[in-house]
Amino acid sequence: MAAKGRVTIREVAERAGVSVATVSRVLSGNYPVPPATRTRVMRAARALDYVANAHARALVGGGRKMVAVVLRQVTSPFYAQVAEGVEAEAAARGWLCLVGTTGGNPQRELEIVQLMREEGARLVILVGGVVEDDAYRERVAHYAQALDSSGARLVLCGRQAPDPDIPALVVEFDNEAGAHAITGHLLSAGHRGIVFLGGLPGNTALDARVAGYRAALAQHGLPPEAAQVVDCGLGRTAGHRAMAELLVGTREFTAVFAGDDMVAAGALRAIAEAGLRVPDDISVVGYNDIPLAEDFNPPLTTVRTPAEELGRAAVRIALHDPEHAAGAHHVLGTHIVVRDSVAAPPSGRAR
Amino acid sequence: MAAKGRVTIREVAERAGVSVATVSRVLSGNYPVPPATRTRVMRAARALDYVANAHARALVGGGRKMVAVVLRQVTSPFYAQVAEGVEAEAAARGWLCLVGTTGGNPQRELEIVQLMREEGARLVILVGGVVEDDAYRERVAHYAQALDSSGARLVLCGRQAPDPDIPALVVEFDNEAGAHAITGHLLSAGHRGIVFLGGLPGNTALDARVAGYRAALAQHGLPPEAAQVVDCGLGRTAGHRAMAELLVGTREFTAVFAGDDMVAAGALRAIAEAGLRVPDDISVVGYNDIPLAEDFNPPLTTVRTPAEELGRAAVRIALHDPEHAAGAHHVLGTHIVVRDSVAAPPSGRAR
DNA sequence: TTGAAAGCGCTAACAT
DNA sequence: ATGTTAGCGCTTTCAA
Repeated sequence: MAAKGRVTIREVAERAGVSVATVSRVLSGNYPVPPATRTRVMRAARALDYVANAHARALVGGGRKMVAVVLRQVTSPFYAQVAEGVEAEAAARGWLCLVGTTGGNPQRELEIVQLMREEGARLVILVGGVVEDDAYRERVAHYAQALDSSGARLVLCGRQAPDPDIPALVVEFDNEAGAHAITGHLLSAGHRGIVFLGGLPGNTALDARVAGYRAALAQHGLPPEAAQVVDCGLGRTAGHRAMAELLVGTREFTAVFAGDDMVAAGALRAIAEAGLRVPDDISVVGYNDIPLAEDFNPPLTTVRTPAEELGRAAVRIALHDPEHAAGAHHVLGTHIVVRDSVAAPPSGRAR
Repeated sequence: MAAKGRVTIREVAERAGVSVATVSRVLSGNYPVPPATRTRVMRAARALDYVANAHARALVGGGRKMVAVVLRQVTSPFYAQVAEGVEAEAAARGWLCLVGTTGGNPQRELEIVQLMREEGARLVILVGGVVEDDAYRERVAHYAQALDSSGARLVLCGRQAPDPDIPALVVEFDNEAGAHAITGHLLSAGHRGIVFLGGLPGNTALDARVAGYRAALAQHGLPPEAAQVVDCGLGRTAGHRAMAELLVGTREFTAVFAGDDMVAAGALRAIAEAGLRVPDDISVVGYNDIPLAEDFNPPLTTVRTPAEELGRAAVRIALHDPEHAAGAHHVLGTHIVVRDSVAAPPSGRAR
């Protein structure tokens, strides 16, 4: 058996009675080797339980197939799905997947991108919306340029490139269209007082949803003042608290459009706690269609954003046509999933 | 600016007018270097936007700090939390985190472990219960031995070591105790007809829960036939379907103990669809206490298994005391979280 | 204080 | 058909 430490190609060569070159050749399989020696080598490798040293391989071969996903957290159902899509697509091509979480900390994001560069990731996928300020723009420009100059590629998933000239691939959903559609759904059901719960000024994804919401309101002939945006941010807890607060006063609304399904979950609970029913008393819609949205009580009407597909698309596009991928902008479609959380406003309250 | 490809230490050395050795020294910072040269080198590195090549570094330095998590999927809230715990604890120590998903496929698991070995992961964490057959036992024994012989470490999270002599660290919850406790909670509320929804014979985690459930029943003086185990496996969908089927016949139960919270989610929906109310008509409890369990309608009474802590503990213990970690077995405590999904059985139905 | 040089494990010419 | 050898980028003796 091997001494301490990993078995190297040399030990395999010795045991098989051949040179390291021969071992390398049969292992990589891209070179004609007589079956006889081939078997000898394989047998030796197996006996020693040899595993190649990926570092040495990468060093000489110019890096290995590895993609890095960096996201705020993996416990958000939406992000988790994106990560799963990335991992699945990568794995299907024999690529490895490194993950890093930032907790929303820009400094940490920078460190992680740096780390991924050191590791030689050929694809760095940044997932999730962010507040887009000058610091952000500068950071992303730097990532893109640095990655690009070393032959790697930056992919922005669900966030925009600060500048179209930046060598980054952008893959995202049309948040504005999705928000517009679902607001329209609420409007069609007769609602006029619709509050948007979960704004986060500066966050590109949320801002776009708010824009879609306002546009839909306007298109239905409502005045700008009809828009009621509560900037409570995302998350179950935020949704719960904000909804609870909304419920104490005189209600100026009959429906709520939650910024995402987690906010909707919190809002639903606050409504139930207030002794009100959905959709009889208040209609609620969400965004993203996380798997559990179907099991909410009542099942949630929401906008389906195929998150796993977003992740898959990110790596597929980036890997398929690397040249074209730089600077490209892909928008994935979304659609409404109608379930049971929307009804006509309670009679007497429709305005 | 750099030519095509990554900037190397040599280019930095040239620009700074020193040797590569000097650059290496200031970069690693573990060697006295005069401030003057130090600054020169730093400036050059910065100007070139140099990032070290982790492969070269690992090659000479004998591997790098990397932990690998392999799990069935990341979109399960429970697994996602474990993964987050692992990543967080690893990151806090400056370690990298590689993830791989198996989709429950043993063959794939084997490939991934192999890959992680090639990458030189110093910790391979296998997460989640599995059906424990002979093939599994053999596989794990091989992983452990192989990893151990190359100085790496195997951690089993939420699954048992097939043999106590195997050099693997086991970190898991006491499933039997948790199940016993929550079954007791149902029993105390007056329920006698309790069905366990989500058995998966051969799966160690589920089997333990079923055992705890049976033990609690027995302890309350109920005959063995009182146990009603539905082996529908895990998942929202399975829970929904199985519950729906259960609801068509004459009900022999007043409460359901779902194998995990996702099963509970599906069951809750099936109950609502049948026009029944929880907990008035049927009480429901889950397992794991995923974040969304609090937002279920009604909020779910369940067993809290601190998943993120499980992940953190796995790396903490493995890294803290490597010697002792081999063959160690850590059991993390769980406790019941009482919310609103349990009530006394409807009068006239309590037996 | 700094440089030269020897590898780390592997692959890919280049020889034989 | 197979062996020899020159690096890949870096760290680390060993010299100077």
